[in-house]
Amino acid sequence: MAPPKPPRRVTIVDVARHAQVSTTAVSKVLRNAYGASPEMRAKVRRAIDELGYRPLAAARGLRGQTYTIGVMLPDIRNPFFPEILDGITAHLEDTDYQVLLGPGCNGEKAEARVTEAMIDRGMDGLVLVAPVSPRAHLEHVASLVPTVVVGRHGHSSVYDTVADDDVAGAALVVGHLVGLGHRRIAHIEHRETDPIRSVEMPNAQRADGYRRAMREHGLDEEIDVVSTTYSQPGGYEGAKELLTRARRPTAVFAGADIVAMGVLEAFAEAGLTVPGDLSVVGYDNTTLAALGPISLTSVDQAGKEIGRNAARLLMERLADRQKASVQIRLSPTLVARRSTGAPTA
Amino acid sequence: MAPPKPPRRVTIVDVARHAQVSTTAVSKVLRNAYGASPEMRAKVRRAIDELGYRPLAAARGLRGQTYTIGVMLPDIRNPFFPEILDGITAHLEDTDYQVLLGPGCNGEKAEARVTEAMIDRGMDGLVLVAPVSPRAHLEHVASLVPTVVVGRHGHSSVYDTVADDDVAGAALVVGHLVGLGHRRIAHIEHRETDPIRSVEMPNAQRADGYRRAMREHGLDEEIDVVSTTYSQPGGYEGAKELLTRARRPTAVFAGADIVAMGVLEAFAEAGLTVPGDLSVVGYDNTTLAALGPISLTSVDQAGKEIGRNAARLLMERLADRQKASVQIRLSPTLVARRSTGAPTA
DNA sequence: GTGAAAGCGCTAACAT
DNA sequence: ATGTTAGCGCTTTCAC
Repeated sequence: MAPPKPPRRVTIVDVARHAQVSTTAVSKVLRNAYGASPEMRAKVRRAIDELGYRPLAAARGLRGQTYTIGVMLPDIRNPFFPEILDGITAHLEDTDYQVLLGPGCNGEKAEARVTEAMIDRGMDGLVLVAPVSPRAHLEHVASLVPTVVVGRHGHSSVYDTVADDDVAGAALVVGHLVGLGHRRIAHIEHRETDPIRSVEMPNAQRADGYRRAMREHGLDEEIDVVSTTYSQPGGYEGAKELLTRARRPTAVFAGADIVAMGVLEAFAEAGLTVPGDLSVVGYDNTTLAALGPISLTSVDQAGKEIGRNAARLLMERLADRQKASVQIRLSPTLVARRSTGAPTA
Repeated sequence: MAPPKPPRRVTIVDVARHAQVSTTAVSKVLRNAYGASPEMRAKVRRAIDELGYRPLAAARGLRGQTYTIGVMLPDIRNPFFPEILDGITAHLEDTDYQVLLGPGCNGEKAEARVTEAMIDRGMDGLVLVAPVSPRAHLEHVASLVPTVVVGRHGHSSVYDTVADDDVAGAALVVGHLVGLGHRRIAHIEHRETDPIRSVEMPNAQRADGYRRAMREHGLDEEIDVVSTTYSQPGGYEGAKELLTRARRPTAVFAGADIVAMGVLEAFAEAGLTVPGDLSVVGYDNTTLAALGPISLTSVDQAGKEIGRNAARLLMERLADRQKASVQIRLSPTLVARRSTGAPTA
């Protein structure tokens, strides 16, 4: 039975009184700021421990920092994003900073709401993962609070970026399939209408990388792209369409693992075996791909590394807001599993 | 090129000046509080729009509320939790409240850190999903800020709870399998050592429900429980052990979908077909279960409904902190798919 | 190196 | 119905 009225919180004043020093002194110790002798620090630290004091972030934020980093994920369901998050929290673990996430948001409106909410709550910095908002909005956000944009290409002078080389990833896929003997390799992409996004978004880069790689392998004639969405139904629908082709592809490069799930379902329904009749490749190397019954060949983006870099860049910008913006591009790797093999036809 | 120095934020004082009223008046309009005439409201609203004013949550929190609800999820990777989150955000969508999540945390220490961080940031209320912390900690948290505990049984007078009836869920599974003709039904549970948790946690309730249901069907002799963990390797390991039994079970009830993934892998490795040789059932009806190549029979907890109820209870408690605590228990349903069938033996 | 005092943006209590 | 005033808990001048 806890008391119905919550006991008044311990404040910096309580600590100062208990340690027989000024609140200024306590504040300095809290922030490891200059101007407190070792004895002073020790005295204050002891008082803090004895009283169980924890500073109120909201109050700190009114004058200084809140020591809070906001992370916006587009879709909490995509098993790739937790990797990035792990990288971020790992880097921030030993700092005073705390990570808070926005609820999964899809669409510009939801993104705007979440970024605004984070700014209004005094977050010291933001990490935006694969945002779909127009650049103008991203730059506006970044002008108000230090921001790192993850998983979206395209440079800006106001925010840092960390992205994986999606063109290289697509090339890995095509190279792998060509190496197995495939020529008729189709791709299922996420439809992109916005002209800016069709350059900056990972899905667009993957489709572009696919086309380029096909050409480099002299397979210009075999290029076959179906536009749906990065979702299971999107994959299902795309696969259905590919099965109606006169010259059916022998391999399908799905733009994301979840797309590959729909592809596998469509193939199973049609009585086709994988990789016997067709090979299938995904992207992101999510936990889905690793599941025994699925065992999907996929491209690994090293999400943890992406997250670590994002957190590092954010800390650097927090330390110096005038520094030039940085773009980091990481290289993906291919993880071959049982969904790919030599073509039979 | 945004200005290097972020422009000073619009404050309530700016709005008051622009609307030619007092800051109090603006504050009242913001909070829909009593004591502002319709004309006043209109005037203030216009000024707010014209200046693009948004209140700073941190500053509001210093005196009143922050309009922020913190949600703690144990594991962002578990595809069941996003459902709950959706339910929460859906209920809060049309209110002034904003949801922020803690980073996925496992273990008491991580949970304590996240709950403390949320309290320190002035969150108005918390939703704790399947916390593993001792009750004392939960009650301590709840004594400081209105709290709803989700997915954990056991009542408390200081916090509300919303949980699914896991005993009933286990009974659904056993009933389904018995109906198909199975008798040798084994269960893979998540090992629980803590005495409190072995009563309050869903995994413990599922194991208990399994035992009770088996007895009710007169299958006392067939009760067979393997203790591992709710994870893919846990399922794999558990399945391996079950395959060594002299009298091999004809059906396996995995305590969670992710466990079933490991089970399916182990069976595939052993050259056994599902449901030809063995039937498999999961729990949570996650997106995994619905995947075509998996098609796992599972128990659906109606996570969205759980989330909605949690948000509702939190709002009610925010409105009246003295009200008696409420316990809500929802009923699960069984979703039959292709991983279960009649036994062959 | 230390502390007194002002003030961040907002709300609550109290006038009027 | 409206405005005046005093803080919330902390950081930041700026004295000493």
